[in-house]
Amino acid sequence: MSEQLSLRAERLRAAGHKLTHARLSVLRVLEESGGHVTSAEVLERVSALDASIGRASVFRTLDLFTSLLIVRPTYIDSSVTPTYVLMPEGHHHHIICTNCNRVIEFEDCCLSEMTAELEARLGVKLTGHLVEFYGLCDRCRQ
Amino acid sequence: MSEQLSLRAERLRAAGHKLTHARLSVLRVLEESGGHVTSAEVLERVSALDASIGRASVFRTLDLFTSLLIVRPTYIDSSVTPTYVLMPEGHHHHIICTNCNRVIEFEDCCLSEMTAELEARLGVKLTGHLVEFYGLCDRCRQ
DNA sequence: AACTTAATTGATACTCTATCTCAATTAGAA
DNA sequence: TTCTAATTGAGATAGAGTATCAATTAAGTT
Ligand SMILES: [Zn+2]
Ligand SMILES: [Zn+2]
Ligand SMILES: [Zn+2]
Ligand SMILES: [Zn+2]
Repeated sequence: MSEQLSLRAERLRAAGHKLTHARLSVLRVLEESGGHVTSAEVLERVSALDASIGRASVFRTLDLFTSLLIVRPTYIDSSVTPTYVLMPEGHHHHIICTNCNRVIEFEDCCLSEMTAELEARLGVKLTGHLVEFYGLCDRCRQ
Repeated sequence: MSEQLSLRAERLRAAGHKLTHARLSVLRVLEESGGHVTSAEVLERVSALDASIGRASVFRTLDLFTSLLIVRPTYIDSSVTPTYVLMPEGHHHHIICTNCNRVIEFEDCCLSEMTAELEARLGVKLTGHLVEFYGLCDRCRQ
């Protein structure tokens, strides 16, 4: 396979998982869709890429990616289906407008001190985080 | 009704919603179950309290509480159903172990500065937040 | 390049959560 | 008490995600 492998694919392999066609397709879809996608959207786009990939594999892959923190499911717009958020370097931060469900991402991270403090105090090993703020976006604020 | 009303019930009323029997029952179940409950658990416990309350009302109430930030759905242990987390004063912080799905809560909040900064920079009005750390708990770290 | 094997896959039937509909009820104001 | 819009419960329906299992495949070994 001469295909260029993304960093995340390497992480998959490093964690002892096979780089299968189904998994690489899901990864590609996630990386090409900008960061916030529902499972229905992933299903649809994977199917468009290769209709022979089964739904079960897509869900299995999303579960696997979740456990590896490549992706994190979150509930935007309180629907049934989670929205999968890419976690670029293990962390992600956004604001969800409680009125229109718009998602505003931001990069600033002020949690490295707190990460170290929690690891020391609780004996845990932290590898990522998600910060969600809720409120009204500039438009909905009137 | 001579029943003592919780602070959250007052918030419900203040937001212009009726304090119905179904809503107060869901609220009671949430407050009595310590903070992390799935919709199935809420359904079951509400039903135990009063079997005449319909499933649809429970889901409608969970949606309403979500939009009011009384509760926030999150994705613990990759099951189908979200886990509803109580947001005591608009914010909540926890660590999810990616190995055993244990949830460790903590109170420390270092986000008030960032809240003010985001409001100023982006023109938003923030009313709450959820901080989720991922990693290995002390037991799973070996 | 062929061999080996455990991991992974896809089809499909199935489970079960959540939504929809609508007539009946109810909270809360007057 | 009367009034009315908000809310409810039942039951039917939709649709997301899972279980099963024989067939396939990634990737290490020879
Ligand atoms: Zn908005
Ligand atoms: Zn961060
Ligand atoms: Zn653990
Ligand atoms: Zn906080």
